[in-house]
Amino acid sequence: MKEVPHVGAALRLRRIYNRLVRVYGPQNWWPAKSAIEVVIGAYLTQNTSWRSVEISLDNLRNAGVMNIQGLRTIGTEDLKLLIRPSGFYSRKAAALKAFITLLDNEFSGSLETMSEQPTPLVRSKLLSLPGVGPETADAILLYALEHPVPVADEYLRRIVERHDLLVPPARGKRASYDTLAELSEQAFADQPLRNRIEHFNEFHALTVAVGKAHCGRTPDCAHCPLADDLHQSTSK
DNA sequence: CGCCAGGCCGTGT
DNA sequence: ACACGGCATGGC
Repeated sequence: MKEVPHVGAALRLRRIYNRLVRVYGPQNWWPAKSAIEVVIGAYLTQNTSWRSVEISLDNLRNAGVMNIQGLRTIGTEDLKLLIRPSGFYSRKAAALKAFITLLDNEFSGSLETMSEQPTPLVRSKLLSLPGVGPETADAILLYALEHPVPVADEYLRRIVERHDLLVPPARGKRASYDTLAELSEQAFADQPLRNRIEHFNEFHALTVAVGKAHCGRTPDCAHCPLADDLHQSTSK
């Protein structure tokens, strides 16, 4: 346990979560019908609005490649065309093909087999892939493989920084991903592992929901349902 | 027209 | 260890 946030930070973050639950209610993430669809969505939504991702997901469904075998056999150039609407298509197409290669080589081409392996092993394998950073790896672990890991994102970073949940030496700098993850872990450390999956699921969905709810980037936002401090903490 | 989006990576200090 | 620019399209 290193880089410990100052005392009480985890509890304060937990209270923010409780408030978000009350205000926004269940988010029912991840919006996907299968584990591989979650994986694909996790890649496509990198720095991309979910609206744009859905267009690509429709393309993949219509082309019959919204499954492991489909991704295995489709050519990279064809894949690029299908996912073009969600941007960065060249990198994302190559990245998705690399994921299937890893799945085939290390996990018998099965997401279920992958999910049965220890979290640290799967996480390190995912992070070794091109186009997979900590957030994408954790999103896959949590939402596709149902491992109890938190997912940190830019919205959580803003909340944590602006509510001063970091130790003094870290203030002024950007919170690292690992620090955010550690803080999230501590916020739910009182919960049994089984429940943590659901809480981490909801937590990340809610931080995104707050970001989306920031009413079109206008400074005033009179109709925002949240108190001003939390509201402002998520706006860019 | 400009900014933003459910990041990641290579490069430069 | 950070900060910064590129990646690319679609919505608003």
